[in-house]
Amino acid sequence: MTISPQSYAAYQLLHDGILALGRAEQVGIRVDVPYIERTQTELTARIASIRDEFKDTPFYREWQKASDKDDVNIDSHVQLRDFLYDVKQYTPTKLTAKGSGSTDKESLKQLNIPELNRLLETKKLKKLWDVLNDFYNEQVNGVIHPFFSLNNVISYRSSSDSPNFQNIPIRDEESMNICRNALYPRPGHQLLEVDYSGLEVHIAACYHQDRTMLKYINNPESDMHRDMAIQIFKLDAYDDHKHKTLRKAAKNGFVFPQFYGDYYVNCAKNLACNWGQLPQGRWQEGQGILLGDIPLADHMIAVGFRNLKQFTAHIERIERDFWDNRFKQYARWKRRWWETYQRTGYIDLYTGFRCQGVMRRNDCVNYPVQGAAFHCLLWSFIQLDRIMREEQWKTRLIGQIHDAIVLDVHPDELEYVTKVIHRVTCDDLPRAWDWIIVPLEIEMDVCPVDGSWAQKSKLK
DNA sequence: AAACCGGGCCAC
DNA sequence: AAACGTGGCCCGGTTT
Repeated sequence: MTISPQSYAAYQLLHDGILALGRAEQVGIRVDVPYIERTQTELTARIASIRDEFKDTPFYREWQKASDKDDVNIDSHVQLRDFLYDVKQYTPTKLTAKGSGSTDKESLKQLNIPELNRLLETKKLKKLWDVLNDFYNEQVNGVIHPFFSLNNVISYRSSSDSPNFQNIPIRDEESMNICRNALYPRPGHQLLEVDYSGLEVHIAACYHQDRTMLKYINNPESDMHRDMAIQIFKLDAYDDHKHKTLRKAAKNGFVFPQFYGDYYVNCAKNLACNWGQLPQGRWQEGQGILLGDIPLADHMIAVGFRNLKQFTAHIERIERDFWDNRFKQYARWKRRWWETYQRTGYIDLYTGFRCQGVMRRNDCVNYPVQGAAFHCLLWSFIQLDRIMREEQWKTRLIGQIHDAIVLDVHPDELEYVTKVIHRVTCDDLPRAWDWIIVPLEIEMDVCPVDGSWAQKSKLK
């Protein structure tokens, strides 16, 4: 690890941080062991039943026949890849990093083979079984103690393991419920989750100070994801109810990938496959997500994009506009920091840490943002840990997920604790670090007393 | 038998 | 020119 010469503060942050995180590790999170055992049994049965059906299909029999093994292993993506792309001669829609045909979820879906969709169901359920199994293996007297490290990540973020507290399913509703229903506060308490809203975007803005981005951040009426949705999908007027999914598509399929350094060819493909319905390079009429009552594919054809090629050209123009016009200073900052790295061999974070060694262009702008954003969270975590002990709260900090803090709160303290959290995260932090030139905001979710983590809902 | 690697998938 | 950033964990399959 390297720390820039001027920064004793950086050194101190990690030392204070690891102690505060260590105290959270000691507290841990309660797990419902009987629930885990029960649910694993159910999952095992569901997986077995789908597998039995799968083994009774012509697809499986053909796969077995073509194999030189006594029994094909359904879990072997190597065997599946050989069968699909060598024996059956399907054309892979995607290649792996090493250049072989991919058998990931997206690739298998594109093949549109019903048997493979069944297989995908078992893979999802197996993943959930694994998550629960990790909880089970790691629990001691019904409590897990996820570890948090500050020495593993190249960008100076944290990592978590045994079990990993930072990748518990949440986006898929069923997966979220199955996994998070296993996690509980101490008896009589309730879980509270505090998230910084758009933390990395805000911290990036502190570095590049792009005029347009600062306007987006400072004007609550404005919304860059909405604006990009309008541009990408050629909407006349934006209707939040009707176009919510398109806003999400613009955010996760264009804006964030662009910020991380992706480019238009990937963006176009992902947008088309995930939200439209474009298996063979052509929008499939009457399919895809709905805009009110019109399928997205029909809308895209109506506004002049009949196939992936035309849509890609459209996204290419939008990408150019995005960096040349909309976020011009952001783009210039990216170029400047890449030049600085090439000249000096390192990049310094605003929090005093230094990144050096072999770095790619994208690394030079991603590391300082990712690291400093996490350090905001860590600073807040340290302050809360100190106040909690000084004031002898019954409430405890129990974990952290990059831009979020999780607490186990005594109900009597909820109101006071949330007030302190708000002050520390949104007022004290920007006062302590003068390079933070944008307002910081948080959202809080709370669970019922004695309720599981799956039961969280927005506070206030 | 252990170590390693590729590929997949969950999170931010 | 280049072409999505950071992790942990699981599994199959190969090398040591």
